[in-house]
Amino acid sequence: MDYLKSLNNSQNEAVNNLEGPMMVIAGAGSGKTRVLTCRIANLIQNNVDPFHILALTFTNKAAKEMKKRIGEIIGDQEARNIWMGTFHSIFARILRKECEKIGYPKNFTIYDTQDSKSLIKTIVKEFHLDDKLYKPGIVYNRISSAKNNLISATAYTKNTDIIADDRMNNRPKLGEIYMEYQKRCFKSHAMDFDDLLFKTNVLLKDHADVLHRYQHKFKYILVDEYQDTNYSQYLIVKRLAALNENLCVVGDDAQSIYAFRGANIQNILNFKKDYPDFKLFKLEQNYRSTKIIVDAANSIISNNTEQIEKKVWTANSEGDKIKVFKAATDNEEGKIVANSIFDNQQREHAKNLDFAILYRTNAQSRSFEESLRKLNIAYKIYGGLSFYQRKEIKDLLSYYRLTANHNDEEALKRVINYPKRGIGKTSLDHAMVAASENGKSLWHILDNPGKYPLAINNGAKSKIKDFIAMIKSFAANLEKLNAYDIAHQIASSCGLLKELYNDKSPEGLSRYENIQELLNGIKEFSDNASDNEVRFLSDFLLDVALLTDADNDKPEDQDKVTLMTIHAAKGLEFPYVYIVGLEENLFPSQLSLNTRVELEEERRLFYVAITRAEKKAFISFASSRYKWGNVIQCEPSRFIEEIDEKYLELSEQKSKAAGQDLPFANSSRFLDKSKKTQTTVQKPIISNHLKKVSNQPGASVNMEKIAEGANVSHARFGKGKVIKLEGSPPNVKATVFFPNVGQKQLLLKFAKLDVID
DNA sequence: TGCCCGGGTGTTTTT
DNA sequence: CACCCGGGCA
Repeated sequence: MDYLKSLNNSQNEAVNNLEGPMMVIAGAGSGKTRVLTCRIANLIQNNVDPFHILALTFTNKAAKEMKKRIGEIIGDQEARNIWMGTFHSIFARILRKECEKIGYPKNFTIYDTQDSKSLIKTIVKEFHLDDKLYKPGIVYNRISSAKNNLISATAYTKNTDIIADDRMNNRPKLGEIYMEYQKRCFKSHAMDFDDLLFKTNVLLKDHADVLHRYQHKFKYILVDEYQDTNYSQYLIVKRLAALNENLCVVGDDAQSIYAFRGANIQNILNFKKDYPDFKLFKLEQNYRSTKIIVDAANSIISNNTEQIEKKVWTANSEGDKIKVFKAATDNEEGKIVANSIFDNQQREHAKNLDFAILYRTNAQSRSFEESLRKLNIAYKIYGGLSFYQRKEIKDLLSYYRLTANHNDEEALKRVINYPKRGIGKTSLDHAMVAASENGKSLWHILDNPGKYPLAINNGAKSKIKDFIAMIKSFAANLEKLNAYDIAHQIASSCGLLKELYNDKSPEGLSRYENIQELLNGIKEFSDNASDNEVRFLSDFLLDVALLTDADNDKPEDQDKVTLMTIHAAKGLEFPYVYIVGLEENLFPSQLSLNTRVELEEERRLFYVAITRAEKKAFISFASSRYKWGNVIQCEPSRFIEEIDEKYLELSEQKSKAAGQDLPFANSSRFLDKSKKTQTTVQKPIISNHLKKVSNQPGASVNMEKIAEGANVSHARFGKGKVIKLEGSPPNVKATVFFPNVGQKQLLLKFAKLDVID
């Protein structure tokens, strides 16, 4: 078998170990994916039916990629039958089949984070709790981590440790919110991301017959990125593998970067407790990067205390030193990086796609976008607001969701009055109250006006009736038409398409195009059905809830510089990698500085970043950057100092604006370490304070000068003329005519009006 | 009921 | 700076 010949010894051993529990510790760039794909191919060559293989990956993209590669070895037909995907997508599929056993209807909806947070917000409001204390994000994370540790709402409210913890944080009602949240999700026939795993656990725990079925089905289980699995995922795998114990987990403890969302590095460290006779394989030869990059990465990670012993090495050439750029400002950082990319393209005939700019937070992308655009270098940003989170897309998807599952409350609330059909907040509030009083879903209340009379006017009543009838008429076709046909029908008859079509602004146009793109996607989904299979809308909804932007690569995006967070870059590689924003409080993040454990995760993140590079790695930081409209001073990240100096090339970019800066070596390296913990937020606080003062109501000198007939200017409306003044100070209201925007009424104490002579 | 203004608030990372 | 939310007004 040819594909086995290209493997090195340790890879070969792992690939040929077909049975029993095994763990592969795979250093960065050591050919992990290759081992996984070859091992699966090898299983199939050894007469294992692809139907009996379950391969769990971290992203959909990884699954797709791996399937493709396996297909190249053993043929697409065989590869197609492997159960391969993310934990979420695989178990959503299984739940779709089996969920009636745990009381859920088959058409359940998957709530994304937005839906969940919106529901939490309503609950907090209904409970009359302080929404500053119970912010949706905080509550969501708390519930999420409970679920990832398989703590149910009931268990949560009974757990004395948790109760004490929540009390201490002044949030004693979290348990009640969690209870209500679960109740509401269930009433809406919805599961959130964490439920998909939680409920799978429930299913496998309480239904021995189901467990046995899947234990027999999945005779061979592989888990990629095992270091990033959480307890809930760990237990699913353990349960499924219990019968045959043909379990292969692959991971790298040095690349564990998702502890913040419940990933448990102990899963790797504890593997030998569950499977004492497991076989351990270590892949330590790096094929990806130059010696310098590998050695520099090793010197970084050696600062961590908790790690599995391994020596990553490479036979590749030495390569260039890692260039470190210092920039005066974040904008200058953008310019330096873009120039350097341009430079390397010229010098080494590299393409756009050979380059990646990696940052800690999505917000950092802007300066790089601007600079790349100025140099005419094509780029693509991953992350940020994903396609599926755009308002217009969520709106249309909500129509689909509501059609498939009438009880989906978040979807219902989103679209019942969009486009406008005269069903306002008041009517909906009445219905919501009735829903919670009667323990019914919102839809049920609206659908049975006879049973649950609402104190709303007749106009609204008949509008609601029309809306209900419309959704029902859509639903009648759910299993008659394929996904595309019904999707198209709904899009045109719900009024959304028309609404967007009539909006001729540039944003409106792009929204319309996005809808078209979504429909194209559904068309493709429908057309991809195999022979004698029809793909319905509900099938699409299952898929779409778990898709992310990275799964959406378009051909025209092929030759572009990649901009993404380091998290998103996990598993990818590029010839040239720029790691930017290496500053204290940014990377490592300010929020990670409290504990060693969190700081070590940041360090692993840096390790992941640098090991993405094949040929050259670059590091940059700025001495000052904008944060919330204020300039703050920054210090170079401690991570730069942790790299052995012999791997670095310090490069100071001359810039007219930054002439007076201290010599680089003095300002960043050999810094007095005691100073490092100081934060430098003095300036922004002062400037913020000053800004506030100058905006004090009534403090404006201009106020006295403003008289009827005066020419004034406004930041947004431009120049205008005061037509009328009324009221007495400080509540003087001015009617101003702006030639550009028309007549406006402004309260002088708020509006920033300047008198122009 | 809906729009518009201005104030308040916030940035980790994501399936 | 940029978004979201609430209040006030049409």
